[in-house]
Amino acid sequence: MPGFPDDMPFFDEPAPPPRSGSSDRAPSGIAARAMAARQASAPDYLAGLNPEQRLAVETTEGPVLVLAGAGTGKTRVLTTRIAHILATGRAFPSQILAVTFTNKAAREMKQRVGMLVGEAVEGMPWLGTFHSIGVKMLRRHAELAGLKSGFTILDTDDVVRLIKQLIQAEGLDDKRWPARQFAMMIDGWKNKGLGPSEIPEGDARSFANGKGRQLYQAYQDRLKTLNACDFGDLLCHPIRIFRAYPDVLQEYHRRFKYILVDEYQDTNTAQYMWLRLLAQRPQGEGDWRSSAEGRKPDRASAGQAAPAEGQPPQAAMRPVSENRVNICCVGDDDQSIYGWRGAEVDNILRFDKDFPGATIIRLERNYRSTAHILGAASHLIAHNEGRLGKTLFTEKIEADDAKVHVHAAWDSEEEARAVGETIEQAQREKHNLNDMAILVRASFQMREFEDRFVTLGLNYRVIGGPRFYERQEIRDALAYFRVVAQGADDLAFERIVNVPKRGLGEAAIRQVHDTSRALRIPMLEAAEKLAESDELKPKPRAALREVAANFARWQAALDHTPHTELAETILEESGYTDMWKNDRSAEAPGRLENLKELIRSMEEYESLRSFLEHVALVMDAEQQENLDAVNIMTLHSAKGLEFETVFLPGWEEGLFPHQRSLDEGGRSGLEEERRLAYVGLTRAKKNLHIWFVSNRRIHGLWQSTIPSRFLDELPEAHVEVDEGGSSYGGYGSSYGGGSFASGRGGRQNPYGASRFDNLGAGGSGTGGAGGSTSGGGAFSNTYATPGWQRAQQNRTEATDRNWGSRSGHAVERIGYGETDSGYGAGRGSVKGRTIDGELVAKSVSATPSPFTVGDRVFHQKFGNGNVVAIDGNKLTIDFDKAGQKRVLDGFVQGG
DNA sequence: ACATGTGCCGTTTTT
DNA sequence: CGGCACATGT
Repeated sequence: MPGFPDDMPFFDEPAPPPRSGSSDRAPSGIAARAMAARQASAPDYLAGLNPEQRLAVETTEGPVLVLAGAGTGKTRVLTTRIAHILATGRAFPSQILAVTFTNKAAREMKQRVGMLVGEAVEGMPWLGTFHSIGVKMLRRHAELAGLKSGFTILDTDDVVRLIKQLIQAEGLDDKRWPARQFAMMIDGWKNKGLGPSEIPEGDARSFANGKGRQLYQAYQDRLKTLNACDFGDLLCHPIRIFRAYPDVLQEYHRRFKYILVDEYQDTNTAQYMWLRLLAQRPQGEGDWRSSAEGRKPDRASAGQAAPAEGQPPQAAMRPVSENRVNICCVGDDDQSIYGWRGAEVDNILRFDKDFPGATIIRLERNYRSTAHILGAASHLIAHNEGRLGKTLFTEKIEADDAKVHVHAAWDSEEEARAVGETIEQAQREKHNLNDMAILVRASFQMREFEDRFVTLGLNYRVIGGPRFYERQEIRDALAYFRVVAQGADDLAFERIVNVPKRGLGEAAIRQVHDTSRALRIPMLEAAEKLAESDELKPKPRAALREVAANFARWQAALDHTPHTELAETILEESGYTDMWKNDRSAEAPGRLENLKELIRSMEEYESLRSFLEHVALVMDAEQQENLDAVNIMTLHSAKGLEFETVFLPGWEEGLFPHQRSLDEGGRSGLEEERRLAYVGLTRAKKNLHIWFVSNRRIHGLWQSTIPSRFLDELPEAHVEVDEGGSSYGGYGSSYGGGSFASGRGGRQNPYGASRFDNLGAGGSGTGGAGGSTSGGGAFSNTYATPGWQRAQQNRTEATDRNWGSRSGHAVERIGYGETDSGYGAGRGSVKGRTIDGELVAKSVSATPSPFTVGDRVFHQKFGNGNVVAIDGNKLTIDFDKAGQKRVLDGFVQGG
């Protein structure tokens, strides 16, 4: 391997020269000096760190796991640690490998290290995301993976289109075997680092009549001929190269003296393997792998919150031993929320086994939230098993800190209304909207808030919406650029060959395709050839000739034309901009604007190629921060953020925890949901408002819902249940008086105790509704009792029916088996219609609804009305006050 | 080529 | 129910 171009450090601190030759570590003299210096007078970057943080920064040698709870200064530790390594001359910037998951995190880290150390970080070439570092490596050794260095990185859309072609080429039915699904399977395999020959037989057989493996192989072959790779390959190729070419791996071993990993709990198996390979020291395996067992995290399986007992005084600096790997992973097992996309919490749970003798440091001192919020979060997360155990605490406890508020609302509309009011109230008290966030479980929940805020005229911003690069016009433009940069990029070529319309229909494109396959040349070349031959009709032939000529010209200009200029030329000459200029639709001007923005953003890059790389890897678009607006986002995208006031709506069984997580993930699925709840709670600095509603529209039908079990897992001492209800108008009051206070209409939780069961959902304000029996009075510790346990079990079953998974058939909600608690109070009780898969699907048509057209009925949400139509168990009812709605018969009672 | 029709699906998302 | 992807018809 040629030497690395950026090998020469350009770090001009008073650092010692690099250790010559073999040693990978700093001479112990430096460490000693650093220690001495620390005792005398610590460098100012260490000032202000608490003892645990400082330990995490100064334990530079050997494997270290920093368990950093939410808001405990994780990023600070990471950046200070880098600064410390640099400042004490342990390594040059180019000798530190620092990996993050997101570009945002990488950017922030770069910036903060820069602030600590000065400009010298410019020279940290190996600080970046797993993927960006992966590409960097792969570009260097592309030929070892059968690629050329200029390879294209395909995005998900390209991948799906490609797979679809392959499925069709196999003569398979692409409806029966959806490309998207296979793309997901491949992604899953790559997350585990599995190549076509390594996937489990079962997986291989389960797709495409047992052709899964073959298809996967065909896909990889196709990528190779396209000189392209997908995201998974950015790690899988390097892994394979490291294994097959030890000399290459060794280069990296020599290079990286320190490895740092952010958000370790989110690593997947491939990332883990990649790290392991880089962290392994072949000659020194013996030392760190078999050394006497280090301290083990004995507080694992903390069923009960572990008290914040003082940390065992860990040695500030371990003796430097020859072959220990200086890898430092930072993460929080309690915030692992990406299991569904391949993250293995187990990686972090196993750390001390993978790296025996690892130092484990817990950061539990929280600087973000009030004691009430932390108390609630800690208590909730303590319900998880299999955690390393960690309890956040804070030292600043104010007497007037607010407890965590739990509110009930009648339905999601009222929920949005009430949250809106709380926000407006806060705004009147001079709080910034920027400091408030609504964190939802699923994005469909956002709409209701948006609608409400639009009518209120309240500014809001949605974080994590559709992205810039995903827009049609951007992707089209990029496709042009890709073909220019890499003529073999057939996917890009196909995308734009007839955009704008050039009269190249299906037939013509097929022809190009076939030629390309037959001659084994890229489609662009095939097009060129076809344009010369007379196999095509004159019209498409001329069109192809022009396209080919255009690309030839642009490609020729690539090296001697400024890339922004070239980009503009391409879009002009291809007729792409004209296409939108002539478009009369409402979006057209915006699209043109986006294209301008695209060109503008290219200026920051050296070349078209480096720009394309950036686009492939970086998806975030800048948000306008200057506007004061309420933030709306999913819980997932809230990780890592903090807000003064946080609203957590939708805490209902089925939505949160999400039914699908429960169905597919079982116990671990539930635990991940709980961690998600924990993430949500710990985003709040001062005020936290949790909401649940009694009625939510699911797939177009109103369903009654049950408070989330997570509510019951909050500690009474830190929670205040809002009994006031909000001002809710509508029909609520008209019937609030009675019916369901006694548990009618499905409001009652038939399997027992939840202290929220009778909390007046919106109606409590009006006296009887929801039962003033309820609220605070019913607030008791129900968890941990046998009854509660039982309830949990029943609850799962019942909510299954509530949210019904599609595989089972229709969304159902027909009584609760034996425990029929008064749904069908009036006529035709639905009792006993215990449903079960197949049977119900039939029963929908076979079993007529207990109601008939014209019946007078009562519904919890809409009040009284007349049945006007019946479709199986779905009733269309003309309500007196609410108009016409469709509801399930289980929700109404005969009037 | 564009328009309307049909069927399916419905959590979370980065790179 | 509503949005999207695909399919068929003019």
